[in-house]
Parts: sequence; C-alpha cells; structure tokens
Amino acid sequence: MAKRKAFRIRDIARESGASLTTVSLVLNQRDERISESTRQRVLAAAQRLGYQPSRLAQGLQSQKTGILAVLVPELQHVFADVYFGELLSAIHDHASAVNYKVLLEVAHPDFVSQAKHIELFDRDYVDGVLCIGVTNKDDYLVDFEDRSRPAIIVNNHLPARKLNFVRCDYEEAGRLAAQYLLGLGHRRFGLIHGAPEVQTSLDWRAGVLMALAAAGIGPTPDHLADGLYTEEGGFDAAIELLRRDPAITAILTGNDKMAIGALRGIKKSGRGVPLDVSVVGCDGIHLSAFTDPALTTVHTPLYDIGREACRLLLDLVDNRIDRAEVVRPVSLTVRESAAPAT
Amino acid sequence: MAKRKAFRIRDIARESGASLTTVSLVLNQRDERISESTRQRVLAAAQRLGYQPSRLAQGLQSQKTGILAVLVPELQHVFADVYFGELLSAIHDHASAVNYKVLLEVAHPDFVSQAKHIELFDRDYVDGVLCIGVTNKDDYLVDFEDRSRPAIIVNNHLPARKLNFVRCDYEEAGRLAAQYLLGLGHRRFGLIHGAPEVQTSLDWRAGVLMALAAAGIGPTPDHLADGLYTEEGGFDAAIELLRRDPAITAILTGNDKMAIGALRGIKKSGRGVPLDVSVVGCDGIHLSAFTDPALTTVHTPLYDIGREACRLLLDLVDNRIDRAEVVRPVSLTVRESAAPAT
DNA sequence: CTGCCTTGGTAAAAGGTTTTACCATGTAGA
DNA sequence: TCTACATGGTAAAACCTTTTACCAAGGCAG
Repeated sequence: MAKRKAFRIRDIARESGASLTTVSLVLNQRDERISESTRQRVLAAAQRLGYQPSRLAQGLQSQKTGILAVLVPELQHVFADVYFGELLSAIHDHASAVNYKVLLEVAHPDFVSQAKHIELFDRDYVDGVLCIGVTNKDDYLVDFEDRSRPAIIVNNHLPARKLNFVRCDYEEAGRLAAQYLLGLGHRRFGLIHGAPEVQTSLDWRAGVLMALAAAGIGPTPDHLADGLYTEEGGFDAAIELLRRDPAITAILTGNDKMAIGALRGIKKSGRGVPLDVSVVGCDGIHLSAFTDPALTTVHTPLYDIGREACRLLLDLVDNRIDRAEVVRPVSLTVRESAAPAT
Repeated sequence: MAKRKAFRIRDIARESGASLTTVSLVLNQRDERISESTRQRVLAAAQRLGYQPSRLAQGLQSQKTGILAVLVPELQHVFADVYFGELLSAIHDHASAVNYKVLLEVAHPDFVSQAKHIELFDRDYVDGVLCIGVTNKDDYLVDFEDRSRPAIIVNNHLPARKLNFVRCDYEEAGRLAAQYLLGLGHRRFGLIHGAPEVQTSLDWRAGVLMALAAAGIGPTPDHLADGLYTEEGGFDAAIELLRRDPAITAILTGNDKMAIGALRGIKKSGRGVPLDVSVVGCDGIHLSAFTDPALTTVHTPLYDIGREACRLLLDLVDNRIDRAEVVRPVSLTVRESAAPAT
C-alpha cells in the first residue's frame, strides 16, 4: 500500500468551493467576516475529509514549533530512575494537556560539545527546554542565560548563572530533617549527601549543618560522606560513617535512594533502625513508603515542580513573563525510620 | 534581550555572493556543478555565520520530519521502570546516532480516543512510531497495519494483527527456565505470569507449560498466578502459590520484578531460597544481579531489541524494507536463586 | 448621480528549503 | 563560421499555512 497522503487545506477548499484563505479563516475562528453558510460548508468539508493542518507549515509561518525538549543527564539508567521519571511524567502531562509535544534529549558529552542544545533552537526543533539533573559543571547552560532561548532548570539552580529555575527548598529540607532529629534527642549525626557538583546537594547539606550549629553541634568532616545519590552509595556511606564513629545515632541522607541503601548498610553494620540508628531521607519517592521500616523523609513536591516548570516555560516562550525563579516549600513526612535517641 | 533570529540560507547567500540555489547545492553536497572557489566561499560564509537549516522548512520540502515517536502505555511510573527505561535508552541512543529526534507520547485513554496516534502522522509530527508495552486489547493499533504509517511493536507482537515487531522469544524463555529447573530435579512448580492481555506473557507461559508437559508434568490452575508484572504482585503471588500447594519446590516468573517480589514472598512464607524453593526470573535487568540471593534468570536482550526496532523503523520509513518481523534468541543466566531439588 | 461604507470574499506574500528546468559563456570540432 | 557540448550558475516552482491587502457588489446619503 502506497503512502496515503493526508488531506491538505487545498483539498478542503476545492471540496467546499471556497478559497484557501476562507478555509483558513474559518478553521482558525478568524471568521468575523465570513457568512454563516460559507462557514458551515467549510466546516462540513473539513469534517468529512478529516482535515488536520500540517504542523510543519504552521510552524514555518508562526515561527513556533509546539514542541518542548527535556534535557536529561547522561546517567546509567536515567530513564529508569524514579526521580527523573516523576519529573518527566509531570512535564509530559502538563505539556500534552496544553497541546505541546515533548522531545527527549540526553546531555551526553557529544551533545554539548557539538552545541546540540543550541541547534535545538536554531534548527526550529523546539520552543523551549527543560533541564533536569544539571550540575554546577554544566557550563553549556550559559547559552540559556540569553532570553532568545527559553529554558528552565528543573528542581535545581546555579548560583553562578542567571538562569530560570523552579525548585524546592533543599536548604529547608535539610533543616527540617535535622530539627526533627534534634527534637528526638539525637546529638551525634552522620550526613550522607549527594554529588557535590549538584547545587541542591550543597543546599541540603548547608541546611542540615545550619540547624545542627544552631543547636551547638558541629560535626567533623568524619561525619560527612558522599553517597553519590545511589542506593549502593548510601549503603557504603552508612557503613563507613558508622565505622568512623560508632556512636552515631542518626543518619540524614540527601535523597531517598541513598536512605534505602543506608537502611541496609546500617543493618549490615549490626544495628537496628530505628532502635540503634535513626534515618531521615529526602524526596518522598513512592518506594519510601514501602521500605522496612517505612522511611521518615522530607517530601519534595516533584510532580508539582515538574508541572510548574513546564507551565512557566510556556509563559516564557509566549513572552507572558520575563524571568522565572520559583522556590517551593517542603514538608516532613514522619514514618517509622526515626525514633527518640536512647 | 529580544529574540535573536537564527541565520537563514538567504543570509549566507548574500554574505557569499552566491544564489540561494548555489548555497543549497553546496551545503547538500549536490555540488558536482559548482566550482571549487564558489564552494569554498559558500562554505566559509556558512561557517562564519554558524548556519543551520530550519528543520521546519526542510521537512515541508522533503515531507520528512526527522522525528520518531515512542508510545508508552499509561502506567503508574512508566518512566521510572527499568524495563521501559532500558528500551527507551536503546531507542534514543540509536535514533540520535542517526540524527533522529525522539518524541515522547503516553497512550492514555484520551490519546487513543482522540486518534492522536494518527494525528502524529497526519499533522507531520513524526515519520514513525515505536510502540512499547502494548497489549492485545490495544485496538487502535489496527491503524498501523497500513503501510502509510510506519510503526513497530517493540518486544511484543499481536497474533491477531499484521503489525511489524521486533521481540525476543518469550516462549523459548519459558522453555529454558523450565528445562533448567527440570534438570535440577524439580517436579513441583509454581508459575507467576504477567498480565494475560500481554501476548509475550502468554508466550512465556506456553513455553513453560510445554517444557513441563514434555517431562510429563501438567500443573493445575492452582499452580498459576498473575503477578501483574510488579514486585508487589510477585510477592503476593508467591505467598498464594505456596499456600495452595506447600510442596512446590520451584517458582518461575515472567519477569524479574515479579521474581524479586517472589523472593521476599517466599521468605515471608518461612522458606529459604534456593534451599527450599528455587526461583528463575526473566529479563535479566540490572538489579537482578544484586538481589539476595542473586537471581537466576533468562536474559532477554532488551537494549538490542530497542536498537534493532529503531533501526528497522527507519528502514520502513525510508522504504528500504516492507515488513519487519524479528525474533531474537534469549539465554539463561545462572546465578544463585535456583538449586537442585532435595 | 456620485461618493462612501458594508459585507463577503479572495489574491498574493511570507515563512525557509530543495529541486527542476533553464540560461549564459566558453571551447572544441567540422 | 557555425554547431555541439561542457561548465558554472541561477530563477522559479513546490511544499502548506497564515495574514495582509485588496476587490466587487450592494446600499445609502448627499
């Protein structure tokens, strides 16, 4: 079967006996000047033929593509990660609700070295970009400081750059977790943070340390470990922290994956959670409710963040706003993994 | 800062003193008839201005979009699932290697009821579609039987429909798993299969039952359970199967997520793996190597399948082939979760 | 009867690229 | 001196839509 060509505006003009212009005007509701009878004839023909305008031609004319790109980092199994998955779902949901399409891009080294992030705009692929999982080392983001290429950093920010962002308050997240554990009487803490080139990782750590300092507690470098944002990393870090200081009674982690790893690491070290060691995670991913014990964590509204980022990107694209710098609040979700210090 | 317009072919024509045609010919290497000096002038100008052709205009002319859609089912956390993630990674990798972009679509009820899968083609959004996670109930797929809308079913097939597919041999997967356990001396089996509307789920089950029948074993319906392709489902199913027949010594599952759930369910039922009950999974996802005990499973080459599907879809798009029906072999990965029957 | 305003509609341009068909100019052969 | 044919290049059409500018016909006032 040969390629059946879709009907074009010309076909429906012929079919309805009107001109191209008339058809276009009717279809776009710019039809103040068209008589009702003509309008009906055109509409009927369009309906009958199942006409759909070509996005290519529309885009050429309007200089809009109707497509947004989501730029994800090159990580082992990015697309199998709940964190990225949640953001991606939110973005896709909102985009398709407003008739936008979502293009997927992975920011691997070739992508940035060949300036593909610019090509996305210059070659008319997309109207805007959502960047997720960025780090302070992503220098190519400088190309998005310019208003000419609308972009939003999702759930992160780069202090050194003037970029739009929508994120939640990771400093507050750290503070909440620490204050909760302080309230339970803990005085000896281990911190498992994520990759230090990720700004929110630093924010979270700063929040924790600030709260501890306010309580007169200044943990040594010995009480800090990088959990790489992974379960394995959290596992190793927990074991290492307890080895360095066996008197630790509480461990805070920068995300839930590391907390899940830490749970296992603590058990492996021969201790119980929360009886010997309390754990407080961060993010509130679905799985965090199903660990054993269920994880006490700081809930970051990832889905909201994704949707809001998408919404604001479109505001940027359509020039309804100039800048976007949004910080959303976080909240503590108390479950079973933290208990009073004994 | 106002929107800085990208340079167009007209700009580089003016800049190099050549005509639009000449510029286009040079840039597309259709330049047998252009003198070397003109060629160099054009190339230099294009380089200097950083010219990139508009895909919108190119697409309008060539009637090709350079974009492929990936259609994923509407599932809780699709984008956080290793199975879909692996396929998505493979598809994206191959597509971008050959300069195609990947558009993301979720096949929720509205999407199909509004025939958005057809719109994707008729409105010139994409050149082809890759369908992952389809079921025998996805009637809209009938619209892809027609050659005019190139599509490939990824790692599945629909016996009732004449659709292109690239998948692995799930019947063989079931057979391999069963034969391995038979070889270890097991005679009493429990089967945890995936959703019955998924054809490969039926294939796997048929493969297992065939191998068992060949050994003179005909399990009753009591030995079958639906694990919904999820960890929770596998957990529940394992407990239920062992309740129905406490003499079961081996459990086979249709994917690794269910196997991971089954591992926990078996322990919960007070038995050890593999001492009391052996388990063999299916797929060989990354995580399957890190369970305790490490999972013996049938490896399905998901990444290969995804890449091959993408490759063949492009062959279809460019009319290099007419049909694609590919079945890839699977292989057993022996680890620790299955042991000789006692 | 002339000029002007409505009403209903259309021709043409613009958006950016590729491709087809054609046009100069120069050279060689007869 | 003319034909024949390379060589090097360009104008214009085509892809499809939206928008701007314009036109024809009818009605009305002056």
